[in-house]
Amino acid sequence: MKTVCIKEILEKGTIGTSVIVRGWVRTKRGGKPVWFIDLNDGSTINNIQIVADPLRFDAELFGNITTGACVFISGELIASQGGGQSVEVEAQKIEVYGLASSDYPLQPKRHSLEFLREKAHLRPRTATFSAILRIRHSLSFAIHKFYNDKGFFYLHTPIITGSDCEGAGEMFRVTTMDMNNLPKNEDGSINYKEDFFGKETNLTVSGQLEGELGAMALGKIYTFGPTFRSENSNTARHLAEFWMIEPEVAFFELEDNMDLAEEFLQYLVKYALEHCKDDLDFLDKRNADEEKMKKKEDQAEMGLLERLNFVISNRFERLTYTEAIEILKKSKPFQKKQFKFPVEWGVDLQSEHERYLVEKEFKKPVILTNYPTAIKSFYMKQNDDGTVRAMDVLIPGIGEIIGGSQREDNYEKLKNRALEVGIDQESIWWYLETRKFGTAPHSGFGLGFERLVMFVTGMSNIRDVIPFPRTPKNAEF
RNA sequence: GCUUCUUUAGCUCAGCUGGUUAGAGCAACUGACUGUUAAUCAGUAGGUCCUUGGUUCGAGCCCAAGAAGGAGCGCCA
Repeated sequence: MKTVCIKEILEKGTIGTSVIVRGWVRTKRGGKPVWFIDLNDGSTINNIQIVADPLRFDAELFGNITTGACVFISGELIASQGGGQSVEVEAQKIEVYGLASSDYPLQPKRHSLEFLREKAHLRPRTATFSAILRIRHSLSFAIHKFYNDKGFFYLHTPIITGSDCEGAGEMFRVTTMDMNNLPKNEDGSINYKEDFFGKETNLTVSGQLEGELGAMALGKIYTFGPTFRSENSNTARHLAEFWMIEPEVAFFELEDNMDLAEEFLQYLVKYALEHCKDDLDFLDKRNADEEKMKKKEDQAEMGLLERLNFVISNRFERLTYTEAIEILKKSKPFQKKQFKFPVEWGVDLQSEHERYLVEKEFKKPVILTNYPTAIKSFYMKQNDDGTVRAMDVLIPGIGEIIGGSQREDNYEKLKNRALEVGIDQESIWWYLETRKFGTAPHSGFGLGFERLVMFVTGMSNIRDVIPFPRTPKNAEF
């Protein structure tokens, strides 16, 4: 008798055969004539119902098995007499791996997400979080599959980086120095030559610069790894430690980059719809229940599944920054002075503006391109009109999910731009050299993995789509 | 970092204008009942009212400081 997971038994178990199941008790109920246990082993959102004849077991056993306990059960797979399921396991043997004491925090009822965040060690045992984690896995796998099938190479860019000029924000220092006794230079500054790497080092905020080096050799690469930003960002869509996918492609112009981003997102959503049906059905219902609790005007127009299907069957709207500004200036909220922040060419778009474009004007994902040079990173390819070949992909409910650009491939232009924004040339000599030795047009982007998971699962707080979130003042677990 | 809200039983939340012994549902426990589906019914037990300080005859409630959490904003993916 082979141990198989509950998913397999529910999907293709044969009635009348012997089975072994092991898992954690979700609920139990029953009495003298019959006992019921709902068991889950994480392989699927669905529980398997265990039926036990009390005459065959010690009564104390059933009393001890409470929500959260882990048990081994062997028995026969039978057709269910009850209504909620087609098959169930008639127990012949029940063994307890571990009981759950009465202070087990997860009850067979709905808990708040805030509460579960404080129980991050146990929340994967809930239906919602196990569903999210399975979807998260599927999306990770789909990312590798998408790029592998397209002939991209997975490049491992460094986690520890010596360049502090990646321009993407505050960094976490990496050091082995004794913080209570820092080696000093004569002028009183810290002597990093004494540190492990002999220089200042930090955790990466982006693998892009190294990714470009890979693309200039392998042609098509992508990275998929952890990324660290020490900004004091307290929002539902920022983490200090998150995962990012960064494709980088030689000979890609901005238009190719947009095509790739759109195809990529649609592929991932399609993959989840095909491979995570049970979990998405559950989250769709959950989402609908949440929406019902909201005020009428705050309710989303589409349900989760509806939204996902919409995104895979409609082209993304593409427009330039300049066109976006024009649309915003003609918009009702602008006319009625409802925007908090100014709208004029040259200023960065605020979330309220992006949200208007995505959720009100177009009601679908939007790709914005060609932003003013001044508000974008030094490495983006310069146009002749004071803009750079940048692109941001905005999606409903989340905002910016992808940021990317065609890269500046002209050595002089890149060097001058870096100089203008005050980047230390010496620390990126290797990056600049790619433009000296066989430079080529190339493009790439970064996709925030957790923001993708948010979009696919319909969760509204990024802390609920990563197993152990790292945010300001929170590194428990 | 800024704005704002919240913190009362294991969980979700009531608690009136400051007034005697702080409540409910669920969970736990005891029992009854039942092929049940977050089972049902009856009962029992369960409290540092976030912390510290203050005002008051009297503070869960008012004031101050702090802590933790949520929402919104900024920075971004």
